[in-house]
Amino acid sequence: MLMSQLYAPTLREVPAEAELISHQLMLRSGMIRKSTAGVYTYLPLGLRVLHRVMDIVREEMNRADGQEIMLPIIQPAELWHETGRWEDYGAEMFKLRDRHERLFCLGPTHEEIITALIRSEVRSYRQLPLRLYQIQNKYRDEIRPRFGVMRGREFIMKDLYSFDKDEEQLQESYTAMYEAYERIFARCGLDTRPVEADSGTIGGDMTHEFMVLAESGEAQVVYCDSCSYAANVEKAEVRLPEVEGEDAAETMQAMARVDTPGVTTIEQLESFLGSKADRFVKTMLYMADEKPVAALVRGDHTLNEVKLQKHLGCTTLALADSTTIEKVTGAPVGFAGPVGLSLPIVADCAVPVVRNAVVGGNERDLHLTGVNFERDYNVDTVGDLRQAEAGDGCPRCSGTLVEAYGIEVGQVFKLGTKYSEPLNAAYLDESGRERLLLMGCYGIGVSRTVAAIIEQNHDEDGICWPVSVAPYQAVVIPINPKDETQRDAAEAIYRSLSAESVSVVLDDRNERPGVKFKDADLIGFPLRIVIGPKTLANGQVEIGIRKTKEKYTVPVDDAAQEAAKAIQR
RNA sequence: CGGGGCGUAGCGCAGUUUGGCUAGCGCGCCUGCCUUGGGAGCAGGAGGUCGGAGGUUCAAAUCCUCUCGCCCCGACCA
Repeated sequence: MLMSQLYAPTLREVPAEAELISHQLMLRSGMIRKSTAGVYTYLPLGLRVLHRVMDIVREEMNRADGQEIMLPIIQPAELWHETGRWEDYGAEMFKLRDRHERLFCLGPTHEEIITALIRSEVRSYRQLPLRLYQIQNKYRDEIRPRFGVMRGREFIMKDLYSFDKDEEQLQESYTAMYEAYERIFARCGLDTRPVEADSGTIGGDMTHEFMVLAESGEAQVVYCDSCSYAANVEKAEVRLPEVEGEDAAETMQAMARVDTPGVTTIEQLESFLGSKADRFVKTMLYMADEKPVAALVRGDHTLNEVKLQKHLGCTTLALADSTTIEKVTGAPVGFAGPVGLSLPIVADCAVPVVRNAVVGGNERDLHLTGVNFERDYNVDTVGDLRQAEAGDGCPRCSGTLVEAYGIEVGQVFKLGTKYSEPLNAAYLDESGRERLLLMGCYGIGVSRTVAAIIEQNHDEDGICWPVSVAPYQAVVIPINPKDETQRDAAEAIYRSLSAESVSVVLDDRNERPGVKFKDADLIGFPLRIVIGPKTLANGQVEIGIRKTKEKYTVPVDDAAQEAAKAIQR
């Protein structure tokens, strides 16, 4: 490819709309352009990278016995009514009507449509296991699309669905996918970490998310500093603390009322009373399936709503509004406490052991001190309700949890019968008995993966593509294309590289060297071959490695061969 | 959906408060000269429904009303 012909409109300045480095670089290097919020056009460079990632995904899916298909984007509403997700997905779905007023949606995911396909085609255990996948556009009307292709409303996803006859076979599928994912992300040059996760609206009992650890990640994860435990904070368990000796030994004080005018937050309370938040008990009022419930966590802890919802076994959970709070506690927001509260109370494990706690007094401007579990208040149930955080004990070993942010690039789910049951997808087993198919689904955000690769592979000058996904592996730059010797040498090297199946761009533009170097760095060609007067005088050309900034010279005649060798490494 | 901000040339912005001549600047783009190891220089040039609609006024980028879009924070989410 000639640079003069390549449609890669690079930008010198950072577009105002882009905040994330990957978004800025994708726009600046001419990979993408925005069409409308959360919807992007891929220009040649962007599309080439997408294809490289897709190629890797395909290879690994095929290797794991996946068979590629293509499911429709437009899906009939009826199917979604059958699983109840027409409502559950709600405003998140792009919905449309045809001329006969029939309702459709643009597929946000494809469990329904594939299960509907399979239920009429798969009849026997002999046809199992079956693993089908596609690489397809998905549509989700995100509340707030942002970060370029990282969170778009139209995005590309690889989704594989597994159909198995029993739990053992499902586990094999799950493991095969898990391992395929590790290979895919490694081949993409990504440092990922699988973490245990909550299954959210997709449902199912076991799931891992594959996280690219990055400052810009939207998901918070914790991982152990000494074993392999890692989990999304929504899911992360907390090792129960041993009853702290000094706390338990402390003598119980008498409960006392303290006037705390206008003190409604933990921070204010800390400075007002001059004591630490770990001596406080926070009382949060929730509406669980429309009924009020109080949840207690220690002052310095954060309540985890996912855990609370599971603990309560409710289907809806939301913080109570201020009117409700005043009605059930008798005090404005900020003064709720467990003492004398007559509604269901659940407490995090760390709460009962707090001696002489400070709690809200259920009266305006009042808190109570010296409050003790059982003597002064009681709870209905105790459980793990709080968010894990850095410094907590690992639930699997004696290590300590560390916090990090991650970009979720993939997720594997065991779905079980969540979709085969409502959609009635069954097969006949060895004994002729009808049984429900066990399903799994396994997604990779392909477009998001491209952005994640940039997040992990860039420097102040631009992108540093791993060779495996680079839009072109090398660029050949003659310093002065008007110099015949340089031009001829450059063209010869360019042709030899092409002949050796190295994807290469020849920067034949009549630009000054600085411009070409800047563009090459920005676009991120892994390898750069510079033909200039300095080295050519000695019959040499320069090979430069984008990522390491390493440079060395080789004889002109060996250039293509040496470059190809460098790309192999 | 709540809060905040922004729409002026391909990109980045000034001008709007206090209405006034032909709407500016930098980068990019085109032509020529010149230059060629890190976004050079000189000269000339093209490019604008000032997001849209309506209104006020002798006069609107500027004031008023409505509307569309985009960005950020929050709630939500793979």
